[in-house]
Amino acid sequence: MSIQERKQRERAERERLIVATARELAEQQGWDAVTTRQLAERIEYSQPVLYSHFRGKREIIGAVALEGATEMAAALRAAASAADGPRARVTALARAYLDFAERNPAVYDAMFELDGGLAFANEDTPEPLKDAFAALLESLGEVAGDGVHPALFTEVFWAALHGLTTLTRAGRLPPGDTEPRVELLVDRLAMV
Amino acid sequence: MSIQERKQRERAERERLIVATARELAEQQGWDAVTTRQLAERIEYSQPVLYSHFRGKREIIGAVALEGATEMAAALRAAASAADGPRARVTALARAYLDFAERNPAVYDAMFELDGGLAFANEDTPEPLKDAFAALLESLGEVAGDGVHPALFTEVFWAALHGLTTLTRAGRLPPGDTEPRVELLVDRLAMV
DNA sequence: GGTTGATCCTAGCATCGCTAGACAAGCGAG
DNA sequence: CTCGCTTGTCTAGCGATGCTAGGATCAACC
Repeated sequence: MSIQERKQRERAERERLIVATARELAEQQGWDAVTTRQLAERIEYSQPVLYSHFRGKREIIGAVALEGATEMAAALRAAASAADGPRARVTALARAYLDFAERNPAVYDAMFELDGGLAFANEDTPEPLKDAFAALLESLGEVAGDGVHPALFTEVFWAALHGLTTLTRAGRLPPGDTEPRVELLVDRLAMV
Repeated sequence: MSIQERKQRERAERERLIVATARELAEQQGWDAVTTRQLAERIEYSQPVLYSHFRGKREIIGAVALEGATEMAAALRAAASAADGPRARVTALARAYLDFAERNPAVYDAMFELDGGLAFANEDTPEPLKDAFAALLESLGEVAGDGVHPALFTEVFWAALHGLTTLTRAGRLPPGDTEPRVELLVDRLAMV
């Protein structure tokens, strides 16, 4: 048994290496640079090894997305719990979201821009993704206002943050005015 | 001179054909299916002809984006001018935006998701793009509220619409709840 | 100690965006 | 009218992509 266990351990370790390397490479040079050949060379294995762990590049992106979702959920909860009162909590949450996206653009892409083969918004959605949404809901639900469903409110607020993130990063919005945008968003949307 | 003029006319006509075909193919089968080979075959010319009109695939996407921007600006203005009062105007604008994106997903991608090699948010930005933003600004500026810069307000509102569009279409948000989302957005953001 | 099975790599396929160089068609000059 | 030249188009091919088939290698087991 012990030998098989060791092999399984090594296999799991290599899988982590693949995901970590893909993420690192994507953050350094963008997802376009994450080719199977480049990735294989970095982990010092041949290409087919990748396919013994993942069905293809899509699944590797998906794995990075799940890792990112876990981190994002933690970052959002940390920011929210450090703030006092609903209003400050929402502001901190929004800032943390935008900050995460800016600091981890490749991971953000894997989560929300690229096709990682993951299910969203249904019962098959992986736990980390649902949890990230839950992290948003926890702080946003309390400021949804009377008669507004917390989930609906969260969706709209999230969409606004996502829009700001992607438009800014794609150069569609002038950079730098993040703070007043966040203030406007929180001022208007949150029923403090 | 007449011969050269005829040639120029034919050349311009073929360029329109390329853009129209690319757009059609993208709407039918997605941008992934718009390969230079496929596109060349549809216009009944060889691949290199494409490169005598455009520097590459990016520029073709950019051309579709510009065409789309012109149409979107017109659609937004038409919807806005058919509504009575600022509040109704903003609602109509938002619906028109989401509707345009839903009905022309490939064009919307060309404008805001893909790299069409276009400049955004600076002085080099092509006129159609600036005009589409202006169309938003015209209706949104009047409901920005006191002390809020109209451009800033427009950016945030637009980002929200963009977020709703992309998240919904990428399957990140459950489809179908569009109407209540729009109502919430307008209710909260617009200072009627 | 030889057999078997898992593991990994070399080599290759089809397709992608893009381009060089050959070829033909139509123009102006003699 | 004919010849050379420009202009326009096509065939063929390059390097790179995601992915896979099939052979080699190495370690575990009877």
